[in-house]
Amino acid sequence: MIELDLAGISDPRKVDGHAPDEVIALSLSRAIHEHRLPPGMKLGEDDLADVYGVSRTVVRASLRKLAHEKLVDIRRNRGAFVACPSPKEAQEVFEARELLEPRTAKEAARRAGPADAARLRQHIAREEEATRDGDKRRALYLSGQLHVEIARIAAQDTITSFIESLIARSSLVVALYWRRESALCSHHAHEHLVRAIETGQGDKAAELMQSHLVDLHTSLDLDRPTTQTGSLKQMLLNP
Amino acid sequence: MIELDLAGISDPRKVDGHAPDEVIALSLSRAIHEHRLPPGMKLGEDDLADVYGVSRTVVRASLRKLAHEKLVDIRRNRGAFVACPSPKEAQEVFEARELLEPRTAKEAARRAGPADAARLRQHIAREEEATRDGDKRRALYLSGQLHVEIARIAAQDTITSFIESLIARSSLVVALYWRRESALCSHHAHEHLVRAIETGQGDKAAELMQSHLVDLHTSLDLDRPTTQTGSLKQMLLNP
DNA sequence: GAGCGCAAAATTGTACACAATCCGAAGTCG
DNA sequence: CGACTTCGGATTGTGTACAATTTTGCGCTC
Repeated sequence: MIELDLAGISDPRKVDGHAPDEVIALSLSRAIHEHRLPPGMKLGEDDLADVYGVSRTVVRASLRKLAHEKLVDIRRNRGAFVACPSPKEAQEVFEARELLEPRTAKEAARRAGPADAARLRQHIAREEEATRDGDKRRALYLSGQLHVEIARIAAQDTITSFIESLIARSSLVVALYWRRESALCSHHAHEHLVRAIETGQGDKAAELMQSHLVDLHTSLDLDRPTTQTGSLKQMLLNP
Repeated sequence: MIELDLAGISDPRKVDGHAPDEVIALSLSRAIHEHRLPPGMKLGEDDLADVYGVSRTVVRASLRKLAHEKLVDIRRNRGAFVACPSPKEAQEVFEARELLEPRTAKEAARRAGPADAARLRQHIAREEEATRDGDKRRALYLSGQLHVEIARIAAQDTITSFIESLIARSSLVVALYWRRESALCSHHAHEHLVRAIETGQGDKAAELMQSHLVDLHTSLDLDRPTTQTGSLKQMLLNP
């Protein structure tokens, strides 16, 4: 049986307005974000169906959704696995982020109102709280979500959804290629970034975002996966 | 029964290497590209299951895939419809393209080898042929695919898949908002663009791509949908 | 004749059963 | 002793039956 924190979801069939497969996909997506499900982990349909108390039909729909977001890799007749982005893919994900996010940050700075600033501040506060509590998983999740919030402020839904997808995948990249010795998640970077956005300094926000992403990017070691891939087999086959 | 050209697909269950739901999604996607399925068209599960000779299970998987690509809109308990991008969405799609494609064209120019140039040339030839034959649907499809081919040469899979998605959606935008009176699909633009790419003039390629996209963008009339939406109801509700 | 309400038909959502495929463990042969 | 084959269990792929929901059509009332 897979160990999953269901985040309080007792019956995925009865969540307001959302289809059960969406609820399950979100739950899995979050588990992947938070590194509770490591890259390579097998996601057996029967197991998930048991965990969430639905039939395989629904689970399959969720897995396909996640596969389309490239968080999950579905191999025909073999099943679904948490994706293991290749070094090339990891590289591309960050390149794409460096292309999209600075411009989005700039636009966010242009549009941000007091309510937006407040939400960003609250986000940062929660991030710090999680770090203070030593809840690395939550901190990791929130640190990604801040980027999503910034994109949302820019109110470009299409690009925002690209960014959401890239950030989700970044979390897999971090799981695989993050260099421990490098600097910790740069809270100060987020702090400065948010300040630029709430004071409407678009160009500065773009610059900060760019350098923040480059920081992240360069603190990856794309040659050596750090974490084992979760599958016992793969762990043993990669000496 | 829905009228569909299945493009020679007799049995979607037996196509090499590809899962049947992918084959069906591709077939539908192409039908949407070519404006054989207009925006708003209802895509009944039973109808499609009949057409393709598979069960609803498979059809549902295809529709969900297309929904994730925003080519299809699935409304809970109501069914799937060919998407009707809003003016805002249409605007965003082109803005995103203007952000991604010029840079991609530049990279394509940097990387393009003789084989790539040949493929682009062949593509243009087919496009011209379709135009000559008066096969507007095919010409439309090919004209989008040229952009995809260019993105592929840049060999950035992640961004390429974003562009593919945007181009598919563009075809819906064109179906809804294209102004007849404006210039025809600019073959010369494609011609010049390809020339810049095959001669390795990256900056020129980026510039040409940019202006080509702006051309397309400005020849839309986002205030008045031109084509009827396919659904009788919507046709009558939008006077 | 217009509007409301209920019931039947049609359509989607979910569960389950069976078929197809893959993986692994024996067993066999060179 | 190692490599190949075969068979059994497990897992995924697909079809179908049933439940839930929406839509449609009829009849009733006002």
